[in-house]
Amino acid sequence: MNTLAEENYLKSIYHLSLNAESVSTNQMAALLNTKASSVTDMLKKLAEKELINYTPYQGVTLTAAGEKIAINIIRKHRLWEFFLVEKLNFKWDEVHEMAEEMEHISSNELIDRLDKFMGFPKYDPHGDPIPDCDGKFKTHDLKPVSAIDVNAGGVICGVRDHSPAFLQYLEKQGLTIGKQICVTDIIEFDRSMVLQMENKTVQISREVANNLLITL
Amino acid sequence: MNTLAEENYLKSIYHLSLNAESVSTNQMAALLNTKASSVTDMLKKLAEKELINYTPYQGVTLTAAGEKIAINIIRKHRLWEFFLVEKLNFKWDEVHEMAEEMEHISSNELIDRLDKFMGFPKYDPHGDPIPDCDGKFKTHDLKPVSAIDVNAGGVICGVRDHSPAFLQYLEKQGLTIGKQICVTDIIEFDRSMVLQMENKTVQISREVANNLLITL
DNA sequence: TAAAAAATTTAGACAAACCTAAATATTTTA
DNA sequence: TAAAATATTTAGGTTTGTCTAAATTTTTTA
Ligand SMILES: [Mn+2]
Ligand SMILES: [Mn+2]
Ligand SMILES: [Mn+2]
Ligand SMILES: [Mn+2]
Repeated sequence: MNTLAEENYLKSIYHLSLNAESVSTNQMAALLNTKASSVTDMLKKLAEKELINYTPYQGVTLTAAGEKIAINIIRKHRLWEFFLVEKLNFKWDEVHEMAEEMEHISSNELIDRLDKFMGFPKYDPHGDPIPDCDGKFKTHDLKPVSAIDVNAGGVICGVRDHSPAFLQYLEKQGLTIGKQICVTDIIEFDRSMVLQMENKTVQISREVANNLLITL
Repeated sequence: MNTLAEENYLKSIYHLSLNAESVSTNQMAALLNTKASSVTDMLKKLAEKELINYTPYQGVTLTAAGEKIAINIIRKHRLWEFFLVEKLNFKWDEVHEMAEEMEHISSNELIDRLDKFMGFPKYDPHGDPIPDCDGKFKTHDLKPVSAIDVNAGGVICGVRDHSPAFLQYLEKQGLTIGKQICVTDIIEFDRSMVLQMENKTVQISREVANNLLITL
């Protein structure tokens, strides 16, 4: 249907579109670890297939058809991540690369049955929502810990950075999905934050606080 | 590590080697649905990598390194087929194409955990042996039903033809893996065979009998 | 055992997805 | 608002894996 490269480009456009109106060639090149000229080539191809809206020099957006494909790939990615963690006991920092391959397994029947097998999970191991078979999903309203005040708190429901290093760090601190936290202090010097958890206190840098998401 | 095409060529050489000393260019072209000239190109590349022994015009065999890769791909293929049937409730005629894609998921750690998750199955849904993580497996000693005499019998343990059409036919006749059969008659006219099963009798053509494997 | 047939390889192309270097367009800055 | 800086596209290649057509080798046949 679509090539592996096409699927990866569509997925990248989708992810980058969440933070901006339209997506630039250089943004894509950075995310896809490729060169801007290669991106331009692919954009022409995807525009030809009417999967993106592309005006030279003006960036791109997904068409409805392109978005549908992108969301389906993300659905597969997140369901496989869930499978790897829940059924095969991988840790949340170990599954992304495997899912990058598995998301391209083409059968939708397969992914729908996998979804059912796992009980139709709503969120992946990193707290990201899993689209249903019609592409529908809702994100809970998340804020970075860095955006809340002393004495406020909430439940950890996601991360902005998905790198193994960051996830391993959070794991070690016990800052995992579902944990309740409360900000008890903000250090003036470097704005690092002191968090009260159920049975311990941890101090995290501003950088970490920016990448840790909670619901109020 | 190796490309998808390289993996598919190695796997094909392995399968074709089971029925002959060495494998010819045309045999591979037929199995891989490609042209003999394309095969020659790839054989040069695989020989360069020392995964096959190749003398122009003389056919090929796998080196130890090539065989190891081939068996690992077959292990993945059969474990995924087992998963699809046992966990996702697909039928035995539905899983081959999906497994053709899934066998190329690279992680060995993933496949080893999948193996464990399923309880280290020894045979796939078609009765083919699943190599363990060291590549070891044993085939039981199989004979086509067509090779046995009247009043002899055994247990269905495999198929020679893996096409959906054949598998669906067997399913409909109740001729599935594990079933006990006994040959009660051979029709002289076309050498078709009458089989006695636990609670019914079926008649199969010589063609079917040739492709249905049993242990005595 | 020499011609015919079949199998295989070589030669020359092509599409996909990349790349570098150069050209061009847009944005920023002074 | 013109120059400088940045972003993007174009031009021209490369690699992988495929193809057709032609050449060559091996096998079969008469
Ligand atoms: Mn991921
Ligand atoms: Mn995830
Ligand atoms: Mn199969
Ligand atoms: Mn099988």
